[in-house]
Amino acid sequence: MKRNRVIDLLKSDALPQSIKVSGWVRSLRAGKDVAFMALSDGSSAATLQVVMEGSLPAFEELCKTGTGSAVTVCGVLRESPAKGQSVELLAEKIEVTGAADDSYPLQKKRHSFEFLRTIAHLRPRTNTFGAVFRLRSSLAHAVHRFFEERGFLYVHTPIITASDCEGAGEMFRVTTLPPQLAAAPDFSRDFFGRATSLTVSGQLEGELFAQAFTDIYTFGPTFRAENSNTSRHAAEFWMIEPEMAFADLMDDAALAEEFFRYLCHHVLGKCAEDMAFFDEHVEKGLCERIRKVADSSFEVMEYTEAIRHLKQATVSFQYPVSWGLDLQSEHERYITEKIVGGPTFLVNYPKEIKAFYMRQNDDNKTVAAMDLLVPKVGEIIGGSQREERLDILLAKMCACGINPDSLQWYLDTRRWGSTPHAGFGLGFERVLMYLSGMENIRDVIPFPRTPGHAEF
RNA sequence: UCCCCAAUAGCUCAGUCGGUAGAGCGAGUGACUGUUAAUCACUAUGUCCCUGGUUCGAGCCCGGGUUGGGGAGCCA
Repeated sequence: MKRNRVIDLLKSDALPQSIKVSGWVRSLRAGKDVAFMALSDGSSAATLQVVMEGSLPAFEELCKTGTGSAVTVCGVLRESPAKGQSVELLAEKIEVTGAADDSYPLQKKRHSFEFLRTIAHLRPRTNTFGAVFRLRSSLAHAVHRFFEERGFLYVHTPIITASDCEGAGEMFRVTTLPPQLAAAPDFSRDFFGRATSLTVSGQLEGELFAQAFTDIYTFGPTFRAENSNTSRHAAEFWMIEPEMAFADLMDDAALAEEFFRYLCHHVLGKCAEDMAFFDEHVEKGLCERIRKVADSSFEVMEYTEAIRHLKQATVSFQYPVSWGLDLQSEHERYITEKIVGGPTFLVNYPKEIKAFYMRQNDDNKTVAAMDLLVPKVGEIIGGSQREERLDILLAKMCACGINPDSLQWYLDTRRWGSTPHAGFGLGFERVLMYLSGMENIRDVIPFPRTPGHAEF
């Protein structure tokens, strides 16, 4: 007999019917002549109630089936006579395919996220992490659908890179040289004949493809060797980076806004059950918050205007506010949470505090950069219009101490058929945090990599 | 990397004045029940993070370390 999924059984309307289902025991309530088993196969946040009557073969033995055991149940799916569920499965035969004894770490009670991180191999079997990883999967599909619907080309940019000037952070070295050579390595003898690292961004390669396919995006793993110990940083995370030719900063912001709101609509519509769970157990009012973002247009604020707001603020900041200084987390939070009260694009930053590839504005003081700030998470998108003028780009690289020879392939796109173009990077996990209410990035990644942690 | 806080039963925590450790939940056993993280009764469980010191005596005080959490920086 074909195995059924719990989520389909719970929606079934052809009752009664004989079926087979497999999953893991979440809880078991045993009495003398009847017992109830809550069964999950991960397809849904809801469990299927399996009814065991005293006449079931090996009834007393089966009543001792521990939480976490894997079982296959054959029986009759029927309407439930009791409250709490509309359908239930009257068991005729139960096979315990993998028993779990009382040392199973997940108990029939609430556990802290900190504890569950120490058993990351088992936590997907909990309600919260079931919801998190169903949401993650569905959201990843939504990302691809959004771009596919708009004609964007999906490009797989390299994970191993020889660019030492991507500028986004410290990099992990990739080498096959013996460890004892690591102190003073001769990279000409290394696997690639040069020093290589794991990518910190697919942007530069993405730009190359945008100069051929016009609208492209990447969606893949990204690595930063920063010793960051915060709830918002991981050494390995997934990033989405669209790039558009013949586009300026406002086109970029428009795409970012449409994209972000699309994802909000997606989870409210397609992940309603899990979102309801988050709303009830993780963050009260979550769905209402997401709904507001999905239906509202985002504020756009000049950096210069933000500085003016911050200088007029009645609260006192720990870090100084002055035109030309970068904004600190406390400043960004104040803008998005107090001044605007919603997602906010900050645009046109002083050129000194931004990357070399960002397009210089006509005022000669600012560059066409944008950050999307959202309440709770802070910076969730960083993007810019790119400098497409070869002479200006060369001058800026030299000013930043970057050797143009190492990026000839990048400069070639400005040499022949250059276009105004723009793009942004969005941290996939940060969107997940924003949409689920989960407050630690380690709790939205299956097996997170952070300083000192690469187990599992 | 910096600042702050914490570490005691499987989990979450309490532990008074420095005098050899407790609760709830979970687990086990039994009873009972169309039950909903069932209910009731009983039972068991400790490297008090490690290390050095002070003391007659340290879970508690002091030094060093480890791990975890929160915040900052870096950024997505």
